[in-house]
Amino acid sequence: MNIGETSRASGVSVKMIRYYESIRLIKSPLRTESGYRVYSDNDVHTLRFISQARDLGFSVEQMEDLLALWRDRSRASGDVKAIALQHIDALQEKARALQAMSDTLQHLADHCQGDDRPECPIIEGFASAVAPEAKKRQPRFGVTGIDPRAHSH
Amino acid sequence: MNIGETSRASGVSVKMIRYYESIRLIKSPLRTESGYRVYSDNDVHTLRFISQARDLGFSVEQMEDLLALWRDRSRASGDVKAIALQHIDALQEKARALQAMSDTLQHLADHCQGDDRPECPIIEGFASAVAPEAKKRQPRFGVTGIDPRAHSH
DNA sequence: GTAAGCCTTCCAACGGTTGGAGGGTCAAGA
DNA sequence: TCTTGACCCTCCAACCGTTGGAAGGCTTAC
Repeated sequence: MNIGETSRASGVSVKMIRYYESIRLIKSPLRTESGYRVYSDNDVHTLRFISQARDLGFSVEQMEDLLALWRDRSRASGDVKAIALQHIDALQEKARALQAMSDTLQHLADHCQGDDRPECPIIEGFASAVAPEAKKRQPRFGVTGIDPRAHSH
Repeated sequence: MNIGETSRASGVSVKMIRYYESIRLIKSPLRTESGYRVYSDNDVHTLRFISQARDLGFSVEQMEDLLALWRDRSRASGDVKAIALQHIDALQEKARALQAMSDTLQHLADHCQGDDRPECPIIEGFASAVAPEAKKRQPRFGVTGIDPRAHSH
């Protein structure tokens, strides 16, 4: 199976398959005489797993753990569970952070008339909300693991 | 007020203030004879607004809209509310997806506990959960406007 | 006068993904 | 057999938001 077919079967773009290989997330496949990459059904399976995890905001670093969890089926179940629980905590924390953002916005929106008059609590809330000295400067989105790219150019 | 003082007053780093200027999110400030940037209280206010919106996961692109609305006294609060509500939906959807992933992993962890046999059908199910042809390839994190950087290096 | 701490610009890196250039390979149809 | 078009290859650059660092100028206090 060549890379294009593999891409269609897995839902991972050709570009990303090659990228994942370059960062050693997946292993280098065999090549034909002419240099074409050749993949197996198992590789497709792995890529589908990766795609799934990426869709939910896992970093590549985390995916290495997840892949190990997935592949190392004969490992001690205690170790496996520890890794799984760690990822669950991370997921819960991300979901919580997103929910907090949503709640804050919802609260502001609730107090906004939404008509054509200029008064708007959302805007006012943004402008005056936080005393900056109370803010701890920490990685702004480190918790959430989601990306701000708003458009594919 | 120089840039350092402005940074401390607004909670936006010196680097980011210059970056926001470079992408024209904020306008270029006046300079002293020696080239130092000079900011007003109003600029601090604007930066605080920006910082707040970024904390809530708005992209720079979205902030341009919000800033325009903020500055335009005649804007309809309905416009602002529409942007906020759209954002709330995106955040909710992302939180929901993360929660589903967490549930799946929890299920996996529960099942694997104390089981020394290599078979793990739940892992198999997780790996092949999504039929790739059912996936629409869309900007992966475009909706939420949040960033995957997990660590400040 | 000198050291500390500002400030300036410029250049690079991160992660994850995409686009494109410039070129080789394969299969089908004329 | 020869061409055509769809594939494949590698390499380089861009995107976003943010940070770090280098190399140098300015201001202030001792």
